[in-house]
Parts: sequence; structure tokens; C-alpha cells
Amino acid sequence: MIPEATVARLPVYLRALTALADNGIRTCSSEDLASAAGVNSAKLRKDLSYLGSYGTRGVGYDVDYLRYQIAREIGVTQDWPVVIVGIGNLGHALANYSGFRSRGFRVVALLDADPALIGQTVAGVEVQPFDDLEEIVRTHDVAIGVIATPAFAAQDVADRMVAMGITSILNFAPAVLTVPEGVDVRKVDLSIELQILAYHEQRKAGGATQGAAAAAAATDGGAA
Amino acid sequence: MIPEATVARLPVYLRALTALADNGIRTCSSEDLASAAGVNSAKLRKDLSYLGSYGTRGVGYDVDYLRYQIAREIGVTQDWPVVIVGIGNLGHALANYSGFRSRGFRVVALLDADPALIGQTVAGVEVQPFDDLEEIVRTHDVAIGVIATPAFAAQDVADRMVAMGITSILNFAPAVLTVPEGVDVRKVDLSIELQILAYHEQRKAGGATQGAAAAAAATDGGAA
DNA sequence: TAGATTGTTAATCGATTAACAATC
DNA sequence: TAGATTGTTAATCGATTAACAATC
Repeated sequence: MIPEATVARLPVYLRALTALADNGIRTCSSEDLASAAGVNSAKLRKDLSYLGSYGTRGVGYDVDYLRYQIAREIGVTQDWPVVIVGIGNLGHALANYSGFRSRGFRVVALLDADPALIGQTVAGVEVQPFDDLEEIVRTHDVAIGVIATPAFAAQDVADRMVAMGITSILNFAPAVLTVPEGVDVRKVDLSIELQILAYHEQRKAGGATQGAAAAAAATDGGAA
Repeated sequence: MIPEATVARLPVYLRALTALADNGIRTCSSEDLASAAGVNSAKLRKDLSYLGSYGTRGVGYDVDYLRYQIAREIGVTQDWPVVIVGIGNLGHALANYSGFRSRGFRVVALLDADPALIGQTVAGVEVQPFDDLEEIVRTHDVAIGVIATPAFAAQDVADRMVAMGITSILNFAPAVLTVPEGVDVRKVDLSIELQILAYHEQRKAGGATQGAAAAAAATDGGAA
């Protein structure tokens, strides 16, 4: 079993290797790759050691070979059909995101509950009614669903996805989803990321001479 | 010092408390709040213990009081001016995202390098040239920047942001950013999240009777 | 007082890192 | 052989969890 923290870094290594390959680099050391991926080389070697021994001592790694091995380990040598539910601003952006297609994901359908959106074409795909979910999942053997609806609709959508056989969900709605054992949910929450930054920013502000935090803290703090 | 893992969960607790308050709930136990936030109650109590003792033994937590304490700890009782650079599909979605405003963040400017976009209005804000960054950061005391550009432009944008005094960056571009000590970067990478799901999906596929992974694995695997 | 629930302790688990033997 | 670099070991660090004493 590969540790979860390692799994989360494999796509980063994959991207870094692709960037190296695009620059015509055929071989790299763990130091090179680590720096391209923004981690330290001990961690990189430890991570790669879970996959096998794909390097050569004294030499380094063959970029293409390692890239293939990591892609195979992640599972992106095959194509993954994906369905996106909720075609608001974010759904639009996701449908148009070229990084999906280029990394082994294929958006096979865009669904929305709003009749006004049905029939519109987004990123070359026609928006369909949410009720088509079952047929689409069956037809395309969809295993991964993306939720980009408002928070209030997210649990319903997740329930329906699970009922149709989807076992991996990427959730952009700001809601905690309850799903049965065996279904994976990953959550991307834009405002949570900003709040984490705000927390650290607030703590920096003490010594800063600029930035809103310093100004606001001075106003709030009293003792300033 | 509050552990980083705890900091990352505080916004989740904050959201759960807001949901409870919206439902008219005034008091909750650690068990109630933990389940609303999707964590176990031991972890929740441990997390809250880093902030202070805001509960009452035998009774639980006052929802509004705890909510305020967490908001104060995170720093979202004050307003954070934010600038978004890169007004493509994702930048549009971010500019329109109501979750920012409602959680203490105010988008004070939208910037793009593309002259064709300048002057357009997105979410009620006019898109300005990227070169206006300095003036905007100075005028609004911006401490947090959001990068939603293509990967190739991200490092340049980050460098300029740092030079202007921005010390927290939320990066949506699929690129590793190098920044000086003291600058925080958080990264949201849509395709990495999908790849992590694909990894786990691939491993489930063995026993599954449906899903693309099962089909593809059977085709690939040989031994099937 | 009895029941409920917090805040904290201590044990466990998982992740990171430096150092280095193995080996190209 | 000498230099370089991997893959692995072991120590350290941080996060999670169960259990329970404190106390409302």
C-alpha cells in the first residue's frame, strides 16, 4: 500500500517530469526532479521507492520511463470518463479546463437541473437534464463524478451519483457529503483555502508595515 | 502555535457552525458539531482546545459564541481585500463566487494581460491591465493575491505580486511557484484532485462489475 | 447527587528527514 | 577505481485517537 501522502504527490511528479521532457531533458537526478516538483529529494526518493526501483544509482532517472511508470501507477494511462453536474460559472470553467483532457480525463456529459440551461453547448458538449445521469453513467461506464452545484443540492446529487454506481466524487460545493463506505470523496473548497491564507496573514501582520491585516489589526487590537 | 492540520479544519468548523445557526440551533455538543463537519469528536475537541476553553462541560458549545471565536482566530472578522489575476474561465468563476464575499474576502480588482479583456465588466468589476497591480495593491492594502493564469505566466505574476508586497498567494495555475521566505502559497490543482481519485478508483476496479476502470483494466490486464 | 460532556493525557499511527550503504 | 546517485534505514516529528478525569 502506497501512503496517502505519497499518492497525493505522484501527480505533481508526473507534471514535473512532463515539463522536463518538454524541455528536452532525457535524464534527471532525484535532486533535479525534486526541485522541479517543489519537494526535497529525500522525500522524492522515498516516495518513488514505494513504486519500485526505476532509477539507476550513480546516474538518475530516465524521464520518459519514470513518467510512464508513475502514470501507470496513478492510472492515467487509461482514459477516465467524467460527468460534471452543475453548469454554473464554476461548471463552465471546469468543462473548459484543458488540463482534464490532457491528463486522461474525458468529460462525457454536462448535467444541470435548470431547464434554462438544457440544450446549451458548453466547451462543445450539450448540457443535458440531470435525470439523464443514469443513462450516461451506464452508457459511458462513468466512475468519477464532479459536483459543481450550489451547496444545498450537493448531497442529493451525490446520492444519485452513488445510486448510479459512481464511486469517486470530486466535490466543489461547500458542503460536507455523506457517502457509503467504498465511495471516495475529495473536496476542493475555494473559500477555505483563502481562509487558511488569512489565518497566516493575520499572524504576519504584526511586524508588517503594509497589508490590510496590519491596518485592520491596528484598528481592532486596541493596544496598538 | 496551532498545528497546521488544525488550522486547515477551522474554516470547516466555521461553516458547520453557520449551518447550525441557520437552522436555529443555539447550542451543540462536540458530537453534533463533529458530525456536521465530517470529523470525529475527539479530533474536534482537540482542535478547539488549541484556541481556548469555549465550551461548558456537561452542556456543550454556544453556537454563536464559538463561531465568533473561530472566526476571530482565523482572522475573518475583518475584511480581506483580494486581487485576482487571469480572467479566463476560471478567473470569471472566481470573480463571481459568492462564497468569497460572504466569508470576509472582497475582490477589489480583476487583472489580465490580454488587452482584449481590459474594460470588460465581470461580476460588477472592470478588468484592468496587469500593470495596474502596483497601484491597486497600494491603494487597497492588498495582502492576498489569486493567480488564475495559464501555467507559463504564473511565476511572473507571483514575482510581481511579491515585489508589490503581497505575502499570501492562492495559485490555481498548474505550476510550482518559487517565492521568498515569508510568502505563503497555497495551491489548488483541479487535475491533481482527479488523478488522486483515479488512483483509488483503479484499485477498486478489480472487484467492481461496472465502471470504466473495470472495463479498461480487463482490456489492459491480459489475465482477465 | 447523577448524568452529560468537555478538555487533556498518553498511546498509536503515519509522514518526514538525514544519513549512508549499495551499486552504477 | 573514483565519483555520483539511488534506495533504504532509523530517528524524529507531527497528527490522530481512545480513554478518562474534571466539572458543569
